[in-house]
Amino acid sequence: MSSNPAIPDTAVSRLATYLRVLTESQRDGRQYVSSASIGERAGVSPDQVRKDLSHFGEFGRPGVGYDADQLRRHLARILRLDRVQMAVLVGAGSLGSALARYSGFEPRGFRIAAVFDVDPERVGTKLGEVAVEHVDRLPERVRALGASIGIIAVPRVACQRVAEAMAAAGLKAILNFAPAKVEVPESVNVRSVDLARELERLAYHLPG
Amino acid sequence: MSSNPAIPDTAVSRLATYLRVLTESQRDGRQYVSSASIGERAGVSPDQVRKDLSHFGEFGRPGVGYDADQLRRHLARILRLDRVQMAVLVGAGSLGSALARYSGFEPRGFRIAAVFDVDPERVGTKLGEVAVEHVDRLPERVRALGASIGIIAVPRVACQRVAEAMAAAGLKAILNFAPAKVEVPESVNVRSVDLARELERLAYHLPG
DNA sequence: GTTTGTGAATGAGTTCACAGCA
DNA sequence: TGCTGTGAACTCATTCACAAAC
Repeated sequence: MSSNPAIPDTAVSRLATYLRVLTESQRDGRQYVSSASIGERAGVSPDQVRKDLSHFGEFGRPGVGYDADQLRRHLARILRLDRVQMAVLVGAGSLGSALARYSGFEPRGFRIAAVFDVDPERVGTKLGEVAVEHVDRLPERVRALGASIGIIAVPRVACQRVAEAMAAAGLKAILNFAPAKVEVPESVNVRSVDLARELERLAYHLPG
Repeated sequence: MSSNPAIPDTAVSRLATYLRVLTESQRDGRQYVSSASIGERAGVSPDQVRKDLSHFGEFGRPGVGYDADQLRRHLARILRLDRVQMAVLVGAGSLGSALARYSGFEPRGFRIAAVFDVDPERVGTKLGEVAVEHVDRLPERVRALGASIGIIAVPRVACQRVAEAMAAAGLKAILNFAPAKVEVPESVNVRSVDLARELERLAYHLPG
């Protein structure tokens, strides 16, 4: 995991929210925004907004606020969202297919440019724009597309193998939807999303 | 949000992991397990395991460890996972359809027992076992099924409306996949999963 | 007067370390 | 000796509060 200084991960996550909020503010015709107005729309305190931004520099002017357009561009560059990031997905089952067709990634700057599976039944079928390819082609396709993000949507037992293939193919970030830890070289950053886990957290708070 | 004393949410989340780990240990024929062995499989420190469990009682015996079967049952009851939890899903688009068909919920104790949409094109179609119904039927179906969990898989603009309908129908927990905050009465517990957000966090750490 | 940037105080969660029971 | 349960120490993020800039 190639981390910069000591920026809380939670702070990075909020920056993405600010980025979206700034776009809204600009649509509303605002040229300057304050930490209070950003915070209100983002659902965090003004202090938190200023503290988060202060990790990366001094972007505001006391008594005035932040230039919305300038700050938006700063944040986009910080978050590497100033260009479309190419992602590849392995696993064309129900979840994988849905992720490949999910319309929520593109407006946020991510494109799932290739989908892979081992099942010959699935290879060759189309998911929206992209055709499912055999996973053997992963390395060459990653190179050709200049992709840096891999998404794992295979069953639990296969996820470690896929993660290793992704790391070997040169991907630097992995989003894993299988409910298991995966081990990869330090230089690769992994996040796991366990959908059932979220339900488990909710269940704990249920009454009765 | 009906929270008990002061149990960290992160601790609750880990308990679910311990529950899975205990099942594995039992399959391996182990009758007693130590905090060290649980921790190793779960990827957390033995101290953390003991601290987490200590929030809910004293389950172990010094010098011996924990009775795997007994602890598993304790955890299942604590997490309300000692019975199948019924969930309903609103939004039969690409993501919603996938969640309805996703095979990862059932083994963890959750069943998506009904799916709803407003689109007449979708109402009546089948997703795996369940037929898509019109969202107007939500209240009566929630009552009939005894469901307590709602899953939101509709576009951003519709999520607040759906959340309110879920709260009105008596659901006590909501898992929201739309990338927006939803406001509901205090008695309803909400968690949001923003899939693009996870990619944004990864993008920040990308080299270059 | 308004709003930023930041050191200091607070708070929450994790790790440490050890007393006590098997 | 082995392992649990837990107060104490520590770490890290958030909140506070204020001096400096506009």
